[in-house]
Amino acid sequence: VASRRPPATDGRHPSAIRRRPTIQDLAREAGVSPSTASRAISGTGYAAAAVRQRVLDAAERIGYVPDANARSLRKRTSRSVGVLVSDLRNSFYADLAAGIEQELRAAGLLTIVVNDDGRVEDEVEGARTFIAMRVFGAIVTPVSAEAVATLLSAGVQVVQADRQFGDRWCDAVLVDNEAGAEQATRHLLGLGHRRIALLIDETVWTTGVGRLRGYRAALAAAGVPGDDELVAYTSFHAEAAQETARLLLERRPDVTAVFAANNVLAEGAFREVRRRGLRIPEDLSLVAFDDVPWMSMVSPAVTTVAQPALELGRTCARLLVDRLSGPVRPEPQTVRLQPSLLVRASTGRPAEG
Amino acid sequence: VASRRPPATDGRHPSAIRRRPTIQDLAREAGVSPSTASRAISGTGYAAAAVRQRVLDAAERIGYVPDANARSLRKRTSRSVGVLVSDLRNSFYADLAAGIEQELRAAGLLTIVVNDDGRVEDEVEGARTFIAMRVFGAIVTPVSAEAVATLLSAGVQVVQADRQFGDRWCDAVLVDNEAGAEQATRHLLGLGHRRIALLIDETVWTTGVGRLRGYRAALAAAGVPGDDELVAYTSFHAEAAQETARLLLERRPDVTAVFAANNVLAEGAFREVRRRGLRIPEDLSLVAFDDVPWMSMVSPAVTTVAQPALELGRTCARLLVDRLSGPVRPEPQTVRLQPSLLVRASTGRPAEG
DNA sequence: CTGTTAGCGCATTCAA
DNA sequence: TTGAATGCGCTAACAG
Repeated sequence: VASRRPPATDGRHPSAIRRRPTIQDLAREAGVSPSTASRAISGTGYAAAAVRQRVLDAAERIGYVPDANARSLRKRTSRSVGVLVSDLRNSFYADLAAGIEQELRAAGLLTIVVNDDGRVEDEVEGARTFIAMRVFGAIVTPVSAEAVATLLSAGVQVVQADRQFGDRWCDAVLVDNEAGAEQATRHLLGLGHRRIALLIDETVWTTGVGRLRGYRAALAAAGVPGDDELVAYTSFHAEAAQETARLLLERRPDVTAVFAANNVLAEGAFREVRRRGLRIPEDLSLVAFDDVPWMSMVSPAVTTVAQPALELGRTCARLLVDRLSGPVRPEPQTVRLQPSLLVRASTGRPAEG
Repeated sequence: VASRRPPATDGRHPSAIRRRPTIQDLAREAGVSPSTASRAISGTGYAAAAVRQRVLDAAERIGYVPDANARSLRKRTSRSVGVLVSDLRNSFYADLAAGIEQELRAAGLLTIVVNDDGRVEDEVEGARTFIAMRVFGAIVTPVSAEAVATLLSAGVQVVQADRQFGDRWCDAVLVDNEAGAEQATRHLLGLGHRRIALLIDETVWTTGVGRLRGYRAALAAAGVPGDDELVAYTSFHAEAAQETARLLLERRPDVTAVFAANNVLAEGAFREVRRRGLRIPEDLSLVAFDDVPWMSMVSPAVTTVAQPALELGRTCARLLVDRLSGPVRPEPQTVRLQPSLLVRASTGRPAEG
């Protein structure tokens, strides 16, 4: 396709190729002192317009690029932000990361991403690495309290995303899980459903706690007695969720609606419903939490509680930047974003009454 | 949920909280010289077992974490790798990034991710940033030749992922697009299709070139005359693709199969087919390139050319690590991964003959 | 407005 | 096997 000059590269270690120009080289080339060159390049401090231009030209000429490591060392803070997420391949986290990166880049910051796959050790290891990097701050979808605590005790500003450990440890941007789940459940109740199952994977994080609570609150408000057998616990895998859904539907064929507490569980539930040949929503209504692409591609499209994942990420980044560059704002703040119920075709009136 | 000790934080800038312990502090605490402390911590050079243990204990005690910036400055190379991708929200790139991060982390390297949204300026800007960071290397899904050339001329080792600019500039890990497209088209031909449309967004990158070529090669091999009107050019957006598909199907109602050259275009095509109320595959067969979650959730599930995105990322990282840590290997190498056709339910025999 | 000096935290000579 | 000295590349005081 393209075939321009094949740039110099000989397979040896980069640093062996040619010593990169330093600010000394730049100063010599421009005929000024290193500090003047520094001021001209960084834009801080005085520098005569003519001199500045001369330095900029010289930089262009010799290909000078300031060493970010040296700069960080000297200024005792870097332009990097550590981002610790649970699963980049899950579109919720991918969107979150994209939102963070977008906002950070706009603020001139770099995103260092670590995927912990939900493992506590990897999360803590990531936190340590961020500390070593002297990051500007960190944004974490916490798996445990440990990583966050480690970062905080090392003096790193942290923003917790989506989930929260501790109460007022640091800034946090969450989704109002309770309101979302309550809304979804209420929607089903409004359609006439009474035996609504909840498929959920955890109830220890703020996410699971909130969603379970919202589900229960809606039932209680409607005067529908809670039935513990309808709360099916599973693990964070589509296969496991499918199996759990299978057992649930076998055990309780009277269930008329299933509320899956996240996109992965919804996938399992959807597959199981398909496998059994049940019609949606005639035989069974399905509601999910978290809108991902497949939900609007299938037919009937899946009714779901959409989370503003991209905006969540953006907000985290903005909070971090504000806190670190703005005036002192000691109080950690918790921002709660509202999810919205997208009513699509997977929910309808139950067959009998 | 959790409620452990609220770590020390008062909203001021991290560095203001407490000076982080340096290797000097560590040395003092352990009762050795800084150089001995350094050797004990980094594990390079001599250090008596007892002394080393004493230093390690002291480090633990005072919470010493070596400064990665200082280390990079001194060693003139960092432990960070720059990763430049086009769209983190697209699951192909998300998987690619996840694969890269996974393998890099296993090698003790950090992933710095920049999302360029397919914009050349942002890509070049990202490349510059990587150079400033003195990255260990860079992995790029190139949008233009410029960013890659910039990196290479700064002496940064580059691995091009998915697409390639230049011929032997640097290592590259690609998917055999031609073989994949050829296979998909052959599959349709084998079912009896003769008027097969190709929905494609670009034919300037190696991806588009390969897919178009594979499509044509299969037709030629089957003795089916090429029909330029059946190649519908669109842009990289589901909406645009849907509109293009609409025009195509209106103009050429005789088309019996559509081959969408990537997952975004497939989404547009699928939506249009649904909108028109066409039955798949009875009225129209659909094949995609690149397997993403929705394709196996819809019914009929979409036949597609699956790309090993995660493995692609892993391979890029491995290549980079090998080149930078292994012995001299001057020849840039191009690895070509094989995609595989997943025959699902969206392809069948055409209605008439 | 510019140059000189010093030191960020670390790894690496070289001597002991 | 350890310690003292040096400098990676940069910016912030300070003096001119």
